[in-house]
Amino acid sequence: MQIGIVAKKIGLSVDAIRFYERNALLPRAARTQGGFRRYGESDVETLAFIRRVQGLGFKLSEIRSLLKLRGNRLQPCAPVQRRLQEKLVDVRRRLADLHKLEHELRLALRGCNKELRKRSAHCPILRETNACKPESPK
Amino acid sequence: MQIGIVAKKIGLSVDAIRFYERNALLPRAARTQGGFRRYGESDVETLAFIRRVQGLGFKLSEIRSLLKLRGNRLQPCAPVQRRLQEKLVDVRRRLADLHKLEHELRLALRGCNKELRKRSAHCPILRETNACKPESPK
DNA sequence: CTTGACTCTGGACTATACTCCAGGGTGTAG
DNA sequence: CTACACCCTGGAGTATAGTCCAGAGTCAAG
Repeated sequence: MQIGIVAKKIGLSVDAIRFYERNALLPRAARTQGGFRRYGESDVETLAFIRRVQGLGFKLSEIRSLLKLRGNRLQPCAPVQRRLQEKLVDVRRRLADLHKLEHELRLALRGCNKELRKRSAHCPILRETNACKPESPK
Repeated sequence: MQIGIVAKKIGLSVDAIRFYERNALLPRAARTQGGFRRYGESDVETLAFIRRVQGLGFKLSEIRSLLKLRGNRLQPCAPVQRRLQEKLVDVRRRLADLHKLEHELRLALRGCNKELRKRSAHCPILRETNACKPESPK
């Protein structure tokens, strides 16, 4: 298979695949006489794996390390599990942050609504006074 | 006030303040004979405003546009409200994405736990079969 | 006048995950 | 043999929000 076929098959761009090779996510592909990359099923599987764990929120540097585990004959589950757990913790932290942000935004909007009902021109967000401010610096 | 004092006052780096000036978030500061920036209270307020809305999830390009509204004599609330609402929509979308991700991660972990209970060496994530895959490409 | 802390400018660098490009070569159908 | 689609490499560019640097100048105290 040449690169364009593989790209279509797994829904990546040709450039992305070459990028993965340059960045050691894929081994250097075999070449034809003329220098064209040739791929087999195992490459397609590796690319599918990359997409899968990328969908789980892993970045390429992390995926590189997962790929090493995958290369082992006895693909041990424990280190993968550890990474998944860390990722989950990370995702939950981000969720908490976003929830807090959502709360702040709702508070800010409430401030605006009040002003609008008063037909006031003073937007509480724009005002110099510390409207809608979550933390107060001394 | 010179830049270091202001920086300390609002908890930004000197470099960040200069960066804001270069990028039109702050007006070009007045200078001493020797070229040192001089700041007044209104600059401090502007910087506090920047921090405030940055805390609400706005990026600098958006903050630039908010600062223009703030420059108006009649600081109209409606456009600010619109921006807050858009931001809220955006945050909620990101929350939904993260929730989905959290779910996927929990599923993947469950798969690992099963394997571990079986004392199996085959990690379902590492396996070529499409374990834990959310969408199936044709 | 010297010292030390502070500041100036312009530009390079960081991380992330690619995309886009020019200028050239390859593969294959007809 | 000629098209034409496809591929190659190396390098630059994208967005974000700054940080860090060298080399030089300034300010205030003593």
